[in-house]
Amino acid sequence: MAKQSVVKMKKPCCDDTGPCRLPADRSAEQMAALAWAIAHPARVRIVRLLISRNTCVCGEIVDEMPLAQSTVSQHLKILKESGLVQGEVDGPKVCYCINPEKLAMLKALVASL
Amino acid sequence: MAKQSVVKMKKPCCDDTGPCRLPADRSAEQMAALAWAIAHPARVRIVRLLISRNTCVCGEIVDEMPLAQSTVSQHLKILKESGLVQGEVDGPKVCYCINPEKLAMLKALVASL
DNA sequence: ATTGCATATCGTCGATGTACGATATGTAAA
DNA sequence: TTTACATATCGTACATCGACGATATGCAAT
Repeated sequence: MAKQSVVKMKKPCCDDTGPCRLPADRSAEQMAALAWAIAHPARVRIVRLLISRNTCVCGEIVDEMPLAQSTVSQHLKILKESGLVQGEVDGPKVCYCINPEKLAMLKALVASL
Repeated sequence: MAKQSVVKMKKPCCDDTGPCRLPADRSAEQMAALAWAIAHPARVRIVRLLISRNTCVCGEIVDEMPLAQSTVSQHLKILKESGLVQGEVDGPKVCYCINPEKLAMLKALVASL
């Protein structure tokens, strides 16, 4: 997905001809953004890993993944940007953990489909 | 997401050194593929539209979206490839509807996180 | 057969994703 | 301060997305 794709609006969202569709669109964007975070097998595995070990891990993730360290770091960045994952420096290492609120939000949004 | 990205496996999945991680990976790919289907606001809106009108719609989708007909068709193609949406020709028109099984699978996979 | 409408596909463009190696940054220990 | 390690960022390359207009396809009515 284009994270900040500029969607050209041929129809205004809030006009005189119909009901305001903005809330639905915001929800759709929110949902799409969270879905996008787990729209890659590597990121699904990372999320599962972080959930299974409530003890936040860091470079162990790299060891679990068949990807280069830099690539894993990129995926972690995407997960952080989505809010699903939080990182906190702990000495020379960085501990990652799940953001339970965002995870709950993702679950709720999908469940409400 | 790269739909058919070839992930170079630096570690074999099923070897003598550890437990087979294939099922988890298949599940991760399945989940990522379904998440990818709704990882765009336009596709979220289409899915919601199809759910709200159990009566399968077709070109009405285009009227509801601020996108060109060809673009909507592309999104529908992606949704069809994911299995979340099914299309069936009805005369000159095409009726789309949700695949309840796939939707349930998506919900279950996300809920099982 | 031809016309007309609905939908899909094609071709193109710019933007982004995903992967890697190489390098920079930052922290703790020596 | 220097060294060593962990992580992030950079630069690059290739593939794909997402958007559009234009065109092709398919079906039904004339």
